[in-house]
Order: sequence, then structure tokens, then C-alpha cells
Amino acid sequence: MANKTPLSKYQIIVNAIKKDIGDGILRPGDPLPSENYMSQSYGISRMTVRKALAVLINETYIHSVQGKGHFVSKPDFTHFDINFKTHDDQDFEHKLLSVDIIDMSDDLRIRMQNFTQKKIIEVKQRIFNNGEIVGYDITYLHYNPKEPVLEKEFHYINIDENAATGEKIKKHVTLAVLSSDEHISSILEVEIGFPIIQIEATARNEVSQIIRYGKSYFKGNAFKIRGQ
Amino acid sequence: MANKTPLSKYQIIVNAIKKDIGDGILRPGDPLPSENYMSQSYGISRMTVRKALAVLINETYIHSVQGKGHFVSKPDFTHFDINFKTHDDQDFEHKLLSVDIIDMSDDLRIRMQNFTQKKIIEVKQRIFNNGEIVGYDITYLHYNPKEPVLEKEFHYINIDENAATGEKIKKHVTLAVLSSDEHISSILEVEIGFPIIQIEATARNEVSQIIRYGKSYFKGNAFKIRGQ
DNA sequence: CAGTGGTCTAGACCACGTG
DNA sequence: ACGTGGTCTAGACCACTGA
Repeated sequence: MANKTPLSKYQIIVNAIKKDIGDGILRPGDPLPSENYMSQSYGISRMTVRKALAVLINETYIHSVQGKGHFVSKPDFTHFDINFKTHDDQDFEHKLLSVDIIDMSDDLRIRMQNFTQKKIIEVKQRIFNNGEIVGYDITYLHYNPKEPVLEKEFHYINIDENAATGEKIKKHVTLAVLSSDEHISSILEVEIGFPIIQIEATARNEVSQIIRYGKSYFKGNAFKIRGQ
Repeated sequence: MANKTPLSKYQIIVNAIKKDIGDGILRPGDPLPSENYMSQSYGISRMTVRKALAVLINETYIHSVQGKGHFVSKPDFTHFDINFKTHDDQDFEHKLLSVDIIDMSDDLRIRMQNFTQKKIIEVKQRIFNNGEIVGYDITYLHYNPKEPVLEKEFHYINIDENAATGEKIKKHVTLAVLSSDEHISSILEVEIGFPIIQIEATARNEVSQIIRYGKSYFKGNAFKIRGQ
């Protein structure tokens, strides 16, 4: 019944504040006691209080404003932490179908808002779970003959490329629902009309140039989603 | 061109490690130098190194294993951080339609796996953006006459109720696609057959009892999704 | 100005993993 | 026994807010 390991000091603070929020003692917008106050009232160091607050910020219970304090956040009904995982909680396997350097089509030029580049890298992958195909992905990458972009891409795809200068890649994902057409049906091995979830992903650099554009097609029944 | 505020020491470490991961110098599974090593090699305190690592852990670039070290994580293609927001990046507004204490239907008994409770709280909300209705939500909550559950629920809905004891609520969200039927069409003001995204959310307590069950219906075209 | 959070230090002790 | 990460301290200085 009792916990085997006693809770750490910061975890006790975390739980106490969560309870106050849950009980409505602290309500959205309310300020928390200051770090120094909590440090003294709990009899612990300020750094330990900050560790507790960091956990709560990370879990979006609160947020901080420099010079003002920490405040209880509004519960966010619009946010979900989603895992595209299968029922048995296994990861998907990605199998490369092809990597090509192709001429940009007019459609791609428009989608990637790039009218100067002539060639682009196209990566096609099939996505499997437990031997069964569950998805199909096409990704287009900016082609720069000087850089081993593909290498980089396969090393670590979710990277802020300009991290060294502190610049951020802005990613955008759109989810849509459609019925499988002949092409998708043949790849995913489903009948035409099967519900498909299409995920369209765009990555932009600091100056809003699209440096990556991809589309994934998943079987509508192929995944499980876990919410925060 | 230059940054106005110089980067903090921990941010420099964060960027350096991100760059090494991006360049493939550090690859998934690789260990990072130990905290003490980085502390010495960068000439900063261990706590500052830990702050940098905490940021990288938070952004899922790395993970730690006590007694062993920090390791570069595999890029996770199955994870998305989703915001159900509108194109203008505004939040949705939730407008309460009704709150009732109702008799459990057989269907609900099965969905909530509760065959002892007779009554349950039903909360219906419509979800608006910019004056336009974009969604509809029905949530069922465990009814306990002794507790002001509703109050609590409206204070803060994303709460770990048993936080004080360290117990966790397990939440589960399922996303499905369907065509609008007559009922949904009348509420969301769309024609029958309109693409609808249905989100089904279940919350379980420590002993896997379902304490909350809800369904939301969103217009398929009503949202934008941001991926991590 | 005083009060707040943000960064950083130089230690300490503990828990865990491996040889 | 030793190296790793996890927790914690008691200070320090800075940046920002608001009266």
C-alpha cells in the first residue's frame, strides 16, 4: 500500500500544488506563492522549489512570467499528445522503398513554394507493424549537392538544423481524412474506399522557406492514440 | 543579424549537442559524455550541464538511465504534439449546453465498464471558434453525491486526481473518422455525410476503473494540427 | 526601489549499474 | 569500488516587473 521509495522533496511540492489545483484552491490565472516564500515555508532550498515548478511547467499545469511570478494555467482542451502506435504498443518499422533525386513538378513547386530549385530529393517509405503494412510515406527534401542531406536525414529526422545559431525550424502537420484511391489501395493492400488518414508535414526554416514536405497515408484502423 | 541576448551557458550546450545529433556525430543509442566530463570540458558546473540535459530530455532528443548515462534517442516518427487550433491560432471557446445527472444506459455501462453505478453525470458542450461552431463534446463523469465533482471538473479538467499519493490517472484517446449523421449534422450545422473527426477519451484510475468517458465530434475541416 | 523569476556555482550525499 | 545519474543545499548575480 505504502510507496516503497519515499517521495522526493520536489515531488511532494509537485503533488501538493497539483492537489490544490485539482481541489480548486488554486484556479487558472491565480499566482503561486513566490519561490522564496515556498522555499522558506517548506523549509527547502529555492533550487528544489524550482525543480518542482519545472515539473509543473513541463506538464502544463502552470507557467512563469519573469519578474511577476508563476501562475496556474488554463486547462487546454485543444492539446493532445499523440502516439501513432499499434495496439500491442510496438513501434512501427519504416522500410525504404526508394530514394531519388527528381525534377520538381509544378504541383511540388507550389506546395513547397520553391520556384528556383530544379531538383529535389524524394524518399518513399512503407510503414509496417508486426509484418503488416499500415502506412506509406513520401517525403521531399531540399536538394543541395554540397551537403549529404540524406545521411543527415536518416541519422536524425526531427532535428533543428540551425540549432547552433539558436534558430528554429517551424514544423507544421495537417491531418486529413480521405478514402483510399487506386494508388494508395495498391500500396496499403486495402480495397478502394478504405478510410485513410493522411498526414501532411511541412518544415520551414527561419525565413519561412519550406525545407521539407511530406505526406503519410495510414490505414484508418491502424493506430491507437494516447492523449495527455 | 546577431542575437541581442547572448545565449546562456546551458543553451550553448543544448545547441552544441543538437548540432552533433543533427550532423550524425551523435547517433541514436550513442552515449553522451558524462555530466562530470562535460562539466569539466565546458568549464561549467554540473548543475548547468544538467539543466542543458533536462532541456534535451524534454524535447526528446535524449534520455537518461540512472547509473549508466545519457543516450541519444531514436527519432520518433509516431509521436505528434497536436494542437486543435484554428487557422488564426485562436483557442476554441467551450459553451456549456447542459449538465445532467442521468441514468446509465446499457451502452454506457459497457463503455465505462461500470455495472454497479446507477447514475452518471453527463456534460454536453459545443465548441466554437470565432463564432462558428466547430465541435461538439459529450463527457460522462463518475457521479458521487458526496463530492462536488462538477466544481472540480470545471476548475481543472486535466488533473491527476490522486496526485497527493503519487497515483496516476491513465488517459486514453482514440481518434476516428466518420461521416456526419443526422444528429451530429444538426448540432454542427453541416450537411449529412460531412467528414467528422471523432475523439473518444477515457480516463482510468490506478485500478483501471473508468472514471471519465467522453466523445468529441469536430468538423473535419475545422482544425489545424501542429506536429513536433 | 523591492520583489519576482532566470542563471550559475561548488560543493554534498544517495541510488543505481557494472565489473 | 567506482562511475554514472538523481536530489539537494546555500549562497550569488542578473533581468524583468511594478509601485
